[in-house]
Amino acid sequence: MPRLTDARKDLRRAQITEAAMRCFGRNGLERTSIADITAESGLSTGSIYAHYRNKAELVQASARAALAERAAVIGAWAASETPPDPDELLARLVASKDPATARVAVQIWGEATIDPAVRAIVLDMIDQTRAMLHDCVTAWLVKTGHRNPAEARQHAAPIAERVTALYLAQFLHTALRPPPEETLS
Amino acid sequence: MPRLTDARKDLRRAQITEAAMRCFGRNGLERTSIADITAESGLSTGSIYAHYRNKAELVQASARAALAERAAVIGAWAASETPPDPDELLARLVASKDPATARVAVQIWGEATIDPAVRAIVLDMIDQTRAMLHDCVTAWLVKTGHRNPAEARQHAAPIAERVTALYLAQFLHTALRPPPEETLS
DNA sequence: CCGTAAAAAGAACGGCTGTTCTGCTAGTGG
DNA sequence: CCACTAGCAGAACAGCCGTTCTTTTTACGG
Repeated sequence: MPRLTDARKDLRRAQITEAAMRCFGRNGLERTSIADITAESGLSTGSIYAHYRNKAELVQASARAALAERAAVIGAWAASETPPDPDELLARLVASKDPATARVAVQIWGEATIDPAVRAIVLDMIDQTRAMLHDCVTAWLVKTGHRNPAEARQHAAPIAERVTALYLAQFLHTALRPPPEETLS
Repeated sequence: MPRLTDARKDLRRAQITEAAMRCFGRNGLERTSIADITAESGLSTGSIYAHYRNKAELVQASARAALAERAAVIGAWAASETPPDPDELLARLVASKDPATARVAVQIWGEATIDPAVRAIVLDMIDQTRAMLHDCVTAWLVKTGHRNPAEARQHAAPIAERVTALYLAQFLHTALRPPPEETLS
C-alpha cells in the first residue's frame, strides 16, 4: 500500500506546522486562514487536510511545537555536570528567547483560555517546565548545599515554582517587546 | 442638537463593553461575532456601530476595561496607611483575582502580540501596575526600613519588578485553572 | 519496473462575519 | 411643548473562511 513512509509523513507535518507558526506569529491564530498556510508552505488545501483533520488540530500541533521548542533547551541543563544557580538559570532562560515563538506561545495562552484541548497542552507544558527547573535547582542544591538529594528536592520545590513564574513573565515581556515590524495593514 | 447627554453615552458604551467582555470570556476575542455582542447586550448592530467605529476599537476598549479593573484595586494599597510587605502584597493580588476577567486579559495579551494598538494598551497597563507596586514597596520600605524616601525608592525598584512578574504569572495561572464550564461545542 | 492507492492540487460550496444602509424612534435644546 | 437630529433597529450585502469533492500526480510495495 503506497502510503507515505513514516519519515516522509513527519516531514510534511513539520513543513505544515512550521509554515503555520510563521503565519501565526505574523497574523495571529484566528486571522491566519488555511489559504495563508497553503501559500506559506507551498502546499495546497487538500494536502493540509490530508495531514490534519481540521484547523483546530493544526493549532494544537503548533501549540505542542511552540512550547516544546523551549522546553527542550531547559532539559539539557538539568542533567548538566555544573548545574546553574537559580539566578544564572533565569539569565540563561531569558537569553535563549526567540521573539517569534514567544509571540506564538502567548497567543496560544489566550487560546488555552477557551479551548480545553489547547489548555491541556499548555498546562502540561508548564508542568514539564516546572519539573525540569525543579531538577535543575535540586541538582544545584546538592552540589553546593551539601544536602542529601531527598531533602534538597523538598527545598527546591518552592524555588522552582518562583523561577517558573519569573520565566513565564519574561516570556510575555519578550513576546510584547519589539514590534515585529510596524506594518500598517 | 439632540445628541445623547455624555452620561448616557458613557452608559451605553459601558453596556456594550461589558456585554462584549462576557462574550470574550466565553468564546474568545475572534470567535465572538458582533451578532453575539448584539444578543448579549440586548442592543442592535446599528447601535454598536454608533458607539464604536469597528470591532477592533471595541476590542481596544475592552482591553482597557479589563486591565484597568485590576489596576484600580492596587492603586488603593499604595496610598494606604499600612503598606503591605511584598509577600503580603502578592498574597493580596492573588486573592483579588477573578477568573473571568483574567481569561479576557490573557486573550488580550495574545492580541497585543499582533495588534500595535492593543500592545500599546497592554504595555501601558503593565507599566502602570509596576509603578503602583513600586509605590507600595517604597512606602513599605520607608515605614519599616527607616530609610529616607529617595533611597527607599531606589531600593524598591528591583523588588517591584519581581512582584510585577510574579503577579503576571499568577494571572496566567488563574486564567488557565478552572475550566469555565467544560462545554462540548 | 509496474500497478495501485494514497496524497496533492485546486475548484466548488455553504455558511457566517463585519460592515453599511434605510427607515423609524425618541431624547433634547430651545 | 415642539421640532429636529442623533440614536437605534434590523434587513441587506459583499467577501471570506473552513471544509469537502474531484481529478491528477506520485511514491511505495512487490
